[in-house]
Amino acid sequence: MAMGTGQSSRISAGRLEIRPEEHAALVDGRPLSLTVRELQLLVTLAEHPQRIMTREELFAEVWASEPRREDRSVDVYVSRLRAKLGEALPGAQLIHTHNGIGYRFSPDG
Amino acid sequence: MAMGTGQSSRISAGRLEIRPEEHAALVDGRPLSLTVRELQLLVTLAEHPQRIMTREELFAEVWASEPRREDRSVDVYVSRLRAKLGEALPGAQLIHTHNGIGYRFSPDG
DNA sequence: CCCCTGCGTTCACAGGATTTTCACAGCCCT
DNA sequence: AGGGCTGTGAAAATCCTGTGAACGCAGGGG
Repeated sequence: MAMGTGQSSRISAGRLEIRPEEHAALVDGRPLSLTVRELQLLVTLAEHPQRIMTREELFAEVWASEPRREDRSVDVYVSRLRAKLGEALPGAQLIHTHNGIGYRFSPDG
Repeated sequence: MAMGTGQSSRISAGRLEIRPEEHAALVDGRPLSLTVRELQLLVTLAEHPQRIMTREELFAEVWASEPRREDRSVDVYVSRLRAKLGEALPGAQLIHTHNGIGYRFSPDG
């Protein structure tokens, strides 16, 4: 995989499909209306399924800089993302919290 | 990869794999949801397979200090760890008690 | 044989730490 | 000016940690 920024062309996770190059995330073929940040965060998480990613890693990928010591941005965007994903996929638990560390994307439960 | 003090990069024990650097312990590739303490304890035990480790040794590694005379923390966390491991690997007996001494991690039975 | 003791295991809980969510002000773009 | 996006602070909710206490088990002594 010789991608510059690490963008896979497509990522599937059950009924969810992500197309980074098209700036789109679809559920059953219907696009979610995610903001740029939300999508970037989802892409970053989904590019590393089952991997626990720290806030620093996520911030580095999505914001392309280092977070302040007490930055809650990642948490806030995870929350917004969950809200929109939960609306389109009720009951699904795609993003898991790992206390004291960060977050993890898991295609299944 | 600048490696820390005594952290092996990966430890395998049958279906269990531990990746200290990623703050993760996996069973069949799926991460267990361990707390920081639980993971530290598991790492410490698993770094010395087949070796009986005293409470003092474990406490020193995980808590980075000395236990009070009647500290039950190690026992409690071993118990919690066993519960979570037993859930993911029913029937497995990874952590053995050595009466009057401490605990031992054994990859096989 | 029964009781007592020592040890390990687990439960319950309070305090602290962390995460989640809400509300809002500034920005950018149209 | 209007509408949505962003990031920040702070309250609310949740989880983690360590502790004391109860419970079970095994061995020794009466």
